[in-house]
Order: sequence, then C-alpha cells, then structure tokens
Amino acid sequence: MIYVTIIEDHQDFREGLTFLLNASEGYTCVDNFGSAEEAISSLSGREDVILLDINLPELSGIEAIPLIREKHPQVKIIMLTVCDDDDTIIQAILAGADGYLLKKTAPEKLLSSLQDTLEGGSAMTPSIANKVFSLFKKHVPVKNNAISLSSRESEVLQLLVEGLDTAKVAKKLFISIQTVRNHIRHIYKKLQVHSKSQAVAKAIKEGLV
Amino acid sequence: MIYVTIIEDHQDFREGLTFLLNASEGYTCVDNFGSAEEAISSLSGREDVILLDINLPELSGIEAIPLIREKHPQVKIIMLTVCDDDDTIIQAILAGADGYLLKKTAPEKLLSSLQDTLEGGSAMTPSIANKVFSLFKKHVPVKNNAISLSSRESEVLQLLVEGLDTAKVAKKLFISIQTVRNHIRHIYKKLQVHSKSQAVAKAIKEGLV
DNA sequence: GGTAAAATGACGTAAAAGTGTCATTGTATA
DNA sequence: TATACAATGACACTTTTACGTCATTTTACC
Repeated sequence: MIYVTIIEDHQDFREGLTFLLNASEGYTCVDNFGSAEEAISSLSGREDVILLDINLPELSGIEAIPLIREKHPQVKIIMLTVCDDDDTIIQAILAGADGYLLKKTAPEKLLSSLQDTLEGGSAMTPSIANKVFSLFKKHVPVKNNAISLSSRESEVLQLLVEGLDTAKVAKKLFISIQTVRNHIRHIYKKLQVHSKSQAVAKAIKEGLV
Repeated sequence: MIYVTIIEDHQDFREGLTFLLNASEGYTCVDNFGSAEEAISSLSGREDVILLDINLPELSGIEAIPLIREKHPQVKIIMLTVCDDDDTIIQAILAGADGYLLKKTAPEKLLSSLQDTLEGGSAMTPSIANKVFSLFKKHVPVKNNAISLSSRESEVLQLLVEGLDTAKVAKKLFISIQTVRNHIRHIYKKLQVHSKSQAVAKAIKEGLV
C-alpha cells in the first residue's frame, strides 16, 4: 500500500485526485492540504510520497520542498503542475524534487509514477524529459579534447578559474611570477585567447577544468 | 502504425525484440541490423524510430548517432542498453539521443516509449531519469538571487563572459570606455571580486548569465 | 646522443585594468 | 518634493597584463 499526501490549492483537482487514489487498489490518500504552510505544520509523516503543486498561494511548492525535507527527509516529493517552462523545471530539480509531472498526465501514468518514485526512480512525463534533455545539453560543457594542456598549464588554468591572479598563482605553486606569466602565455596560445577572462570563460565552457 | 528499426549485436535479443514489435498491434519492425556500419549503409528510411544499442562492435551506438542523423535527420533514436553509468548517459544525451532505456525495461513500457518519442517527448526509465536529475544538479549553476545587477550591468557582464575587453564592450554598447569601466566597477562591488576573470568565473558558476 | 617539449626564469615595454574621486542627467519611489 | 539609484562620462594614478625576445635545465622519446 502506497500512502500519498496531496498539497494543492484547487479544491476540485485536489478532491478528484484524492478520489482517484482511494479508488485505486494499492493507493491511499492519507492527507490533503490547500496550502504549503498548512501542510508543513500538519504533515502526519504517514505518507510515502507527496504530490506537490507549484503555484500555491503564499509559499510556492518549490520553496516548500526544503521546509518539508527538514522535517521529513525521506519522503518522496513529486511536483504536479501545469507549468512546463524551463526555469520552473530547473528550480524544482535543484530544490530536490523526485519527480515532475504535468497535471494533464493520465491517471494510470500518475499512479505508476508513484510506484517508480518509491523504487528510487524519478518520475517525469516524456515532454518534461525532453525539456530536461535540452536543458542538459545547454548546460553541460562539451569536452574539448582537441586542446591538450600540459599538467602544469592545467594547474595554472585551474587556479585562474578559482580567481587567483598571477602573483597568487606563483606563490601557491612556489614558482616565480615570470614563470607563471610564461605558462599563461602558452595557455593563451593553445586556447587561442588573449586575456585571463577569455581563458577562464573558455576553460569553464569547454570543460577544461 | 509505428515503424521501428533495431540495431543490436546480440542476435537473441534482436530477434526477441523483433518478435515483440511485430506481435504488438500498431508496431512493425521494418529492419534489424547487427552492427552500426551495416545499419548506416543500409537504412531504408521507412522507420520512424530506431532502437540503438550502445555496446556495438567497432562503431559504438553513440558514435553512430551523428552518422545516422546525417542521412535521416528526423528519425527518432532511442538508446537501448545495459549501461547506466553517468558518462555513457551524458554522452548519449549530448550526441542527440531522443531517449534512453535499459534493456530490462518491461515490454509495455518499451512500446509506450516509442509512442511517447514520436509525440515529441523523450523516453527514459525512472532510474535513468533519477541519474539525469543528479547529473543535472551537479552541472547546472546554482542561481544566486542575492546578487542583483542592473540591466546595463548584466549586459556588460554578459559581454565580458563572451570574451570582449573594455574597449570592445564600449564600442558594442555605443558608450564611452569610462562608462564601461564604471559599470565594471559596480559589477565588481556586487560580485565582491576584483578582476575580470573572477567576475567571469563567478558569472558562469552562479548562473548570472 | 640528439631532438622536442615542458618547466623554469628574466628584461623590457606599451597597453589595459583596477581604483579613487567627482559630476550630470534621468527615473522612480517613498 | 526629497531621496535613491541607474546610467552616463571624466581625470589621475598605480598596478597588472599581454607580448616580444631570450636562456637554462629537465624529461621523454626515437
């Protein structure tokens, strides 16, 4: 038996969902709340998984995640929302959601997602998965293997990315400023840049560090 | 009717999959190949979606993706593999896969994933989705909302990240070098840094651009 | 044993950057 | 209406950068 709590401000939807869960074998809705504040103060702790709306009055679903986790670290949280814009999805994932479903998701899919989540997976509708794939491609650096820095050069570049200037790098590596200048010069040549900031930008974007 | 091509070197699995597809209403296996090379030279173009193994002899499934896309830009490609290590998943997503399923995926789930993919979604098993979530958290910058740059400051910072120096920024924004210096000065104060490279690093890492 | 690359270091110089101080104008917002 | 902030621009000054040229030592490889 999977115990579910719903946090959702639209009464009709909340009640519909409660009915669906209780009518489905193996699922029980143990609680439902109309706001995040109410839920946070009254959560029974009996639920295995929480279906959490994002667009709640006052405290949003995303802001609620860390507060819920504070008291119930092991409960699974699935976002259930109409929002599918990039930033909302990113924020939810970063906040620690275990799943992200759209409200138009078919009932059977919703129920199986609860199951999947409890087995350690993350629930997503295919359209959300598609967005996550795109966002992933946008944010993960494309390793550039064409650029081969020497170990010392990599070391220097790493320190530059961490914000050290030439003098600090020299001090840290126990070598002279002149030598660091030389390494930087070689790094510039290999990365085809002409300043520290360009080198740092390229290093981060191309996954050289 | 959904037309599917299978590229998979294990004969038993390939034949089992072919049988499953042809036995299921609405699905037809139009071709199957034991290697990527064979597939690339002989693809009929009749398929809507390709189920592609990663661990193929010679050319790997990941290397095959761009070659397949070259000739068939609109075909959907779902990776079907036993590998679930982080790097393989990342590489597949970056190479442009439309889905990523494990071979142990239940037949019904596999069939519905084909459907989902054709509707523009991305197919993933919940366990893979979970990995993608983790990887996402690892790679996506944590937006720092405590830092509030003015619109002009953001604009300048953006250009610095793109590698422009002070003079180029001034030219691009049709303002004087002195003004750009001033904006940069304010940016430094807000980001609490003292050089372009530090600002650029912080901008990228904290998602300010 | 010679060649190449890496790591170290130096001198010089023009350009750029970083920072302090100041001023004007426009746009909100309390 | 006063106050704050954003955007614009300037002058001065010191430090740092970027780059050219050069040299020594070590390590790796054919």
